[in-house]
Amino acid sequence: MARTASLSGFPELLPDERLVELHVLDTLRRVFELHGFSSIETRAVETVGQLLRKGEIDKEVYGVSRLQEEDGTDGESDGGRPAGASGRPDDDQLALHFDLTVPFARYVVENAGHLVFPFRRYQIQKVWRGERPQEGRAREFTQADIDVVGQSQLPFRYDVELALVIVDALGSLPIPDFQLRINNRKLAEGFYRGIGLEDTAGVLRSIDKLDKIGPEKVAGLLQSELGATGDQAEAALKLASIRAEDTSFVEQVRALGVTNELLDEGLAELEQVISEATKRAPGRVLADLSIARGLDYYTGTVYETVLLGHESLGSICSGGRYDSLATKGNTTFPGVGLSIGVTRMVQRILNQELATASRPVPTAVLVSLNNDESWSSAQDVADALRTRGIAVEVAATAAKFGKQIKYADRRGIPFVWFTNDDGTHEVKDIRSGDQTTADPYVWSPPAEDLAPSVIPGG
RNA sequence: GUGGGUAUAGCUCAGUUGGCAGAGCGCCUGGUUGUGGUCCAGGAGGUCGCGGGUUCAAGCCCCGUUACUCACCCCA
Repeated sequence: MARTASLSGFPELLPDERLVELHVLDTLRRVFELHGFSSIETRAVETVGQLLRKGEIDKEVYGVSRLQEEDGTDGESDGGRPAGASGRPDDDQLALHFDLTVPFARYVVENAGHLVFPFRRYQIQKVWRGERPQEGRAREFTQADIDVVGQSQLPFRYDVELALVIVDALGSLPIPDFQLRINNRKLAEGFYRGIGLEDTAGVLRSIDKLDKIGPEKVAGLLQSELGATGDQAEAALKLASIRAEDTSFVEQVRALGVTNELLDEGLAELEQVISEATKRAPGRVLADLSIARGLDYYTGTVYETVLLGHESLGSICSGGRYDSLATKGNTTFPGVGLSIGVTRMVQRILNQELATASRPVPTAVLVSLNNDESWSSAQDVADALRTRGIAVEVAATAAKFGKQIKYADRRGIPFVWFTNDDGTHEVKDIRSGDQTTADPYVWSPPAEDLAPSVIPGG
C-alpha cells in the first residue's frame, strides 16, 4: 500500500493514506488534551552543542547550513554534517532535531520563568535522523511526545500517570493490542552493583541485545567485554529473564539474594507503577526487567511499547524518567515522558491495512452542471449545503452526466447533485443508484457519509 | 556505516542464442447525440536508472556509478 517514496526515508503519503495519519494525529491530540496537556512547538533546528549533550549520536544528525557559505568550509554538497574549520562539528552550528525531548528540555530552561510547574505538555512534530531507512524506520518522521517536568522535584506519581495517558491514547487508535513493557534503571543498576558489576551502562547495552542474540551470547559478551565472571553473567541474565504482569516480580528479584540500596529504591518504584497500572489498565502493562533503553539520560522508570503480533517492528512508544536533562544554575528540572512513533505506527497500519479511510476525498457531494451557464447557480446550491457542514465541490464543465458521475465515482464522492430545468433538485447516491428529490437547504447525507472516516481492520 | 538483492509504460511484470520495445491492469476517445460501473472498437503513453566499453548490432554481455530495497548496527 504505502507507495515507495522517491527519496528513501522521507515518506510522502497519498490522500487516503494521509487521512489515516491525520486520524491518528487528531486522536492523539484529543486524548492528550483530555488529560490536561498543553501543546507547544519548538523550532526545527537546535545548535549542535545542544543536541549532542545527550550522547554519541552526532552521526545521526542532519546539519543545516546555507548553500552560499562565505568561506565555504562545508556547504551541503554531501548533505553532510556541519563542520567548523577543524572538520569537527561546531557547537554553534545548526542541525535538525532528532527527537523532541532534548529541544523540550532546552525550551523549559529558556522559558522557566513563564511556565508553571509541574509543566505538562504534548508536542507533535517531525524529527530527522540520518540512519538507514527500512519499514518502520524513516529519516524524516513524526513523533508525538508527552512529558511532565517539575522544578527541582517531580512526584514519582507522574511515572504512573504518564503510562496511563499512553494506554488511553494508544487504546483510542486503530491498532492491534499493545503492551507497555516497563523497567526501572535504578533497579537494574543497583542489582549490577550489588553483584559487583560497576560498568552498569555496559551491562545494560549487552542486556538490550537479549532478544536478538540470545542469552548464551549475551553471557559471552558480559564476560569477554565487561570482565564479568560466569556467576555474575548468570545473575544478570536471571534478572533480565524476569517478566510479570503483576508485582510478583518483586519476590522473584528478592529471591536472587542481592542487596543494594539503589536496587531497593528501584524495586519500590517499579512496584508502584505496576501495581497501579495493572489496576487501571489490566493486560496493558508488563514488568519486563530486560528493558534497557539505549539513551543514557534515563534515571528511573523506562518504558517500551510493542504491538502484539508486530514485535519485529520494534517499539512504537518509548520513554522514561530523566532527573537532570535540564538544569539552570542550581535548579534541575526532572521530568518523565514518552514518545509515540507516529510514522512507524502509520506505516504499519497502511502496509498491512490495519485500518483504511472510508474514502480518499473530503467531498461528500458533487454538484453537476446542466450547461455551462449554470455554474453560478450550482455554486449557490453548494453554498447552501456547506452551510450545514457538508463538503461540496462543483463540476467544472457541463460534460455528459455519465462523465460527471464517473468523475465522482473515481474520486470516491458518494453523492451527485442534479438541478432540473424547472428548478427542482435531485440527489443520487452513486453507490446504490438511488436518486431522490431534495432541497439544498434541507438535505443532509447520512452521518457516516458526512466526512471520511477511518475504519479499523480495513 | 557494513553486507546481499533489484532497476523495462502510471502500476504489476514478460522480453528466447545479442537481431523492429511487449502484455495485463489503469488512463483517453468512440459505440451509447445528457445518468457512471458491463461489453466492444480504437488511441495515447518509453532517455529499457545513468555513464562508459565489447559488437555489424546491446534491454540482454563487461566495467563503473546512482537510486531503490532487505538484513545488520541503532532506534520511534
